[in-house]
Amino acid sequence: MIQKPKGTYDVFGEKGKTILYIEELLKALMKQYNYEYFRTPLFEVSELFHRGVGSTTDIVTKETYDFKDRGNRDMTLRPEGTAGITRSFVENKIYGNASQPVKTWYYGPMYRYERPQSGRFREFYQFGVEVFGSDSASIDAEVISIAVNIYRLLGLKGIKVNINSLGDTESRDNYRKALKEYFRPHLNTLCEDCKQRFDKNPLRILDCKIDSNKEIMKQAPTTIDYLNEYSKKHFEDLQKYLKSLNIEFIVNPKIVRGLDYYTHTVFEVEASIKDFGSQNVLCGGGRYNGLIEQIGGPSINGVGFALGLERLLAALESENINLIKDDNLDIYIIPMSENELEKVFSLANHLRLNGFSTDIDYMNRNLKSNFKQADRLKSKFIAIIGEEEIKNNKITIKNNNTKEEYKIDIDKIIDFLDQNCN
RNA sequence: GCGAGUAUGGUGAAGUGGUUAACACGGCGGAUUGUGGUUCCGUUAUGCAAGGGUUCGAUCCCCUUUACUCGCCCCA
Repeated sequence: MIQKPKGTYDVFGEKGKTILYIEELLKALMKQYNYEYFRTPLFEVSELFHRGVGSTTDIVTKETYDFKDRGNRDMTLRPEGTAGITRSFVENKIYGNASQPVKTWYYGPMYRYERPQSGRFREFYQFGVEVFGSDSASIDAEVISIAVNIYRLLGLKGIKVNINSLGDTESRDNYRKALKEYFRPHLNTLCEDCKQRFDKNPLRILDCKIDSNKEIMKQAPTTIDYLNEYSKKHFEDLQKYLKSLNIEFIVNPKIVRGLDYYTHTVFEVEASIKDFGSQNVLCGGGRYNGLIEQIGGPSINGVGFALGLERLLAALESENINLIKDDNLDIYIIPMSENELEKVFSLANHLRLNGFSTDIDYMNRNLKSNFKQADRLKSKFIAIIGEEEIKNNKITIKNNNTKEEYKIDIDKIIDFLDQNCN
């Protein structure tokens, strides 16, 4: 039997309905925030994702799906959304001909060659927003509020917003140096992984699960200690704006995010679900002043976040939130025998084109089984067409709630359903 | 890349070194051949992941492989 590739999943049934619901909610919300839809290719030239991004470069190269196309060009399936949008922003010179800031959103599959585990797949879906061209902390707050409101609208409780500021490039560099100086004499007391991180990505030591309770971690300098005047003001503004939106947040100096293009604001939204482990982080993002330049564009700022669909679904499930409200069928039509199937078939087509969700028996079932089937489909109405109905051009139609049964002219069925369906 | 666990029909699963591998759900048919959701009956193409080994005999014990699940790493 051919199986799906490792780390992928099929969507159907209840899960499909839930996903469609979420997607529609996201779309509507983005309209309300006046964000513009962006779609970029699933694959890009490898250089876009493998460009020099400092100490984490080797990780970026390791976990992508890379391939050569038939023209021997190096291509990579996108592992995240920001790079593609930024590339498009630069390539289309959107900074030149649109009103600023440019507020965008995207949604689609991403690919990372990782070992799958709970809530982690090789093909996974992300929704995200990116805003270009404003340095105002109000935009940072807006972006965070979008994330929070998505979770609120879906009914998730116990959402925790962690924010931090890395400061501008100068602040960040100073901090990184100070952190290394701080840990250097204590390297031996840290776990093996942290010794690696010390060279590769020292900020990540703060995240370590093993060493987190050690005294040395509690005493470690924080990014906030190293903010310069401008950075400090920016961070204070952010907090002011978040308060004005009634968003509760925690200033958590351990939030540093993985990549080193982040500046100023970084944040993560966390679910507080027991036994959820590392899946508890539902989304994350921040400000990336400098990324656009890195990709070859002008000196323009950006801020954004991305959320993973799979973790969102897992969180909804663990909080027992059911988003599927009404997926009832309007009408199920039963032909008494194959002789009436043609009439039933064309009638169903007519009803569907008039906006009624309609289904019929394709299996030549007997009457009893057809009623069972109508029940399974939760049909509001059940209609029967047999010899007698054809002769009189009538249809027998039964309201499945009241159990009342009517015989009406086939030509009048639309009117009937209009009056009785809602 | 490292580590742990699991593998039985359409589904959820029980089980044993020895002739027909429980039980439940679902599906289909039937119990007054144009009215169901309850009940009852029947039925559901030899199905124990694959390969090898131990044994008189393996779904069960051992090895290998594969797949899945869960950790670690990483998480853009």
